[in-house]
Amino acid sequence: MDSVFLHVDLDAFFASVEQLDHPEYRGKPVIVGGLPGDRRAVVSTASYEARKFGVHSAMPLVTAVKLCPQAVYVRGNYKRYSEKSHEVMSIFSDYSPEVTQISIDEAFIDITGTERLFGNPVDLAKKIKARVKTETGLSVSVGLATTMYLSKIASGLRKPNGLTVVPRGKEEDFMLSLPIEKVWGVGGKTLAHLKAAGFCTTRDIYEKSEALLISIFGQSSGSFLYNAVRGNKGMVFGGEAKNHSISSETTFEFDLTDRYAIDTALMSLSMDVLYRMHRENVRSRTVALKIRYEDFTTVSVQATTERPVMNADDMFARCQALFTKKYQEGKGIRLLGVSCDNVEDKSTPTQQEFFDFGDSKRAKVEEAIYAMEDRNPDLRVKKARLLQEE
DNA sequence: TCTGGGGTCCTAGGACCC
DNA sequence: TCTGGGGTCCTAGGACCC
Repeated sequence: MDSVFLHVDLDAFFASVEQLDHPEYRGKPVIVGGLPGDRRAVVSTASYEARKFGVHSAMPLVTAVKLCPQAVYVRGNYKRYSEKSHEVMSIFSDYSPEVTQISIDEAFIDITGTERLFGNPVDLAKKIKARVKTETGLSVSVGLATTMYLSKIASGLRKPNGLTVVPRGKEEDFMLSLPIEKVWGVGGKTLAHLKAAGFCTTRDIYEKSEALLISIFGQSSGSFLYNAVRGNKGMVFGGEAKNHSISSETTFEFDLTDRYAIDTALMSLSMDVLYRMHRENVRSRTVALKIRYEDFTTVSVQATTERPVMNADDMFARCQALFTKKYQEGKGIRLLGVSCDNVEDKSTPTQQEFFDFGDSKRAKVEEAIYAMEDRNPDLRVKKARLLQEE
């Protein structure tokens, strides 16, 4: 069966939602990510009005304020964004059972073999764009191609509100006409590496053997590049759900050196991760800690134990131990992060003897607290330690 | 212009077992 | 006495994505 995929990308998603919810923002530059004065914030999304001033995602907010002081600045309302995301995604599922969401604002729709039902793919793409607009008020850019990988690249070429088609049989031509920095999976480092090795176009890559590319870029990147410029992507997204990770990190407004403040942050991060693990009904045996120092050097430590993390105290204790092991005394800390890796479903069997009596009792108390918080989101049951910080 | 927060995947080396 | 590989699990760091 000849496959057909759409990749749908919401345009300037967070900023567009703000403009939708606040009519007075429409037509104005809107910047989501922080308020002027937030020292270490970065731009999460800039509306197209703001992009005209050179503002873009990942830019330090301080820079954005200089380029576009008159913009509307908001920190962002992520709950609201995921609501709107759901609205959009549910429209997609009317056209295919095979919808693969890859982030809050984009998804692949496998429309292979739907022609009889919904008309030809281009018409279907237009129909979906129109429905999203009328039903949610948001605009999207769409790529249409024979593979997920190509549809993803295509959707990025005409924005906002675009539709880009890669005709069947033209996959290779499409890739060979593409500037190298548009190749999805090639980032800043690889781009520099490519340039340094004399590769300036996708054709430069195309003309080399896979063996040569592997010798320069390594097994995985070399063979990725070889296949990518041929439009060969057997690249599959959203395969089997594997054991993932849950993490939480914060960059501090000012660097930390005080151990009490550090512990407070570690406890808060621990509780956040544990709460989310509880909500996902998963457990983990691996706890990792990340430290970013004032000079931006970043280090990490992790430890895996036989027994899964039991409760917030356990998690906190593990984080403290990792911190003590890794911390270079005296250095200022700009970021702390905590994560549980390789989380697995709580329903997968485990040796019950791992749960000693005291631990399982404490875990049950925490479950009860979480349940309370779920019923009443405003109720924050926190450790006294954290309350002192308010 | 000093660089967020949430993730995924890859690499290379070491320990350990057969 | 010196010398094998393969497999699995773990760790630290890095690249990339939105």
